[in-house]
Amino acid sequence: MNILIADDDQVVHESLGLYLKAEGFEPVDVYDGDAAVAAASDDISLCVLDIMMPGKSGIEVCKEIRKHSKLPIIMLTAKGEEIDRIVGLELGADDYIVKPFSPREVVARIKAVLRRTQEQQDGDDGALHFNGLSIDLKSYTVTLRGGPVVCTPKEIEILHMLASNPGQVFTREQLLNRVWGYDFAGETRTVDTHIKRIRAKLDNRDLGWSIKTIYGVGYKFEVEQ
Amino acid sequence: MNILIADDDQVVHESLGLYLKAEGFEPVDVYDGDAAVAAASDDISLCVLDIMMPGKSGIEVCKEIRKHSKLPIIMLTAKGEEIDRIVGLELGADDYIVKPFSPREVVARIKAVLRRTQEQQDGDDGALHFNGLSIDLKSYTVTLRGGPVVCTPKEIEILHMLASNPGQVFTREQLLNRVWGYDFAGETRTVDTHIKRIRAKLDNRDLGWSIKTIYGVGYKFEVEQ
DNA sequence: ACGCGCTGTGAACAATCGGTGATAATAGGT
DNA sequence: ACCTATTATCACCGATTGTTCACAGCGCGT
Repeated sequence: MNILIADDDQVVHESLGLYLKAEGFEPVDVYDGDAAVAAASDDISLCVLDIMMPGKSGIEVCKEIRKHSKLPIIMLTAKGEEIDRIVGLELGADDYIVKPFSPREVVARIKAVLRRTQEQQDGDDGALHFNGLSIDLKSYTVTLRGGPVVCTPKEIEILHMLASNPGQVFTREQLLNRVWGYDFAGETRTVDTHIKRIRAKLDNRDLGWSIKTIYGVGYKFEVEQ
Repeated sequence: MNILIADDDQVVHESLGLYLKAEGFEPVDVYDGDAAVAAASDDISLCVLDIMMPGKSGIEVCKEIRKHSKLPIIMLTAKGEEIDRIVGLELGADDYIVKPFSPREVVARIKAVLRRTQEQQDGDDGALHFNGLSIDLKSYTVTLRGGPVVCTPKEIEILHMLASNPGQVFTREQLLNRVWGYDFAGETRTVDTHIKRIRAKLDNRDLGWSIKTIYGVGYKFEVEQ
């Protein structure tokens, strides 16, 4: 996951870079506004923009990016700068951090913003959204890469159960209990078959998620990073 | 969601109150330190504490609350109270805002702090974290230096058992009982093999932890200092 | 009543894991 | 320095677990 750091201060890059790498992010360093705009089109998940920069200011960069993208943006502001405009609709930044900051705080806020923007993508309805996949239990519909996928009720329920807790492993018994009901007296093999059918329908190369088998335990819906 | 505002200045209450209500929060107004301590036990999600207050100071209130709670706290400091700000953060306040502030900024920070603390709670799920290593029994995943490590269930369970009690030595019998179950009738040699496999997968030079063998006793997960 | 699609089951097959024994290496005690 | 008890390592095989398939029962709508 690439994080763009735009600041003319080398010290900022060094301190943030270390923390970001430690947390599994990959910092991309640029030192002026123009480079920031250019780099923002690449495979960047979030921008950290200093306001005071050579070339374009962080505010201009932010506006520029917002013209064509919803890329999450965190602004770095010196104490006393106008903060209202930044977080407000005018600019559309997602958060701001006042200098001087602790790298730790910055990483925490980056995570928070990533999480929040992820949630916003999820929308308000009970539907779940992932890269190229959405699952709506309300209308019992599943779409993959924009197109509908015909799934049977049980398939959707299982998929929704798994996908509503990404990463969490469910045993077959748990799935039977929570999808079928506590009084179901069938074989655990049943779950396998449904998982197989779901997998066959959701052929998802290149998309960042999948249904993983945990040997001896159960299944989980896994999302990369 | 109730936000406690502790300040002796009526103007602060009025300006913050409006913004908070507009954002869906419910302000709870108190005007001195003693009232703040009393109110903090109620159904409050976050505290905004002025430092200069009649009765107890904000710093004392913060101390008081931190004795028994992790309630998120934002301190209000007058310009130039640099020392107070540091003390406040040392006491466990989550953020500080320098007067004069814009209500908008306060609301933004309240949201930021709530998100941050929320996430900290979320990160507090049964997962174990060490330097460069995390073990999550919920998702059956182990990550080393940010990258995933493929481990079998038994390996993860043993590692989790050891790492959840750092420093404590487990005999092979204890591990067999607690990981395999009380009815397991195998050789203790089995444990050795698994430990070997775990060690091979967690090559951890420079990180401050390791699985140590206690000759004639068993194994322990040791963390330096 | 009929056909159709959904669901569950059993069996065959494949993959993976875990335990065991033998052997080498190491630590501890004499 | 030697011997012994303990631990480390390795490779293998068996057994458990997961995958896949075909089929039959069931419910539903026509």
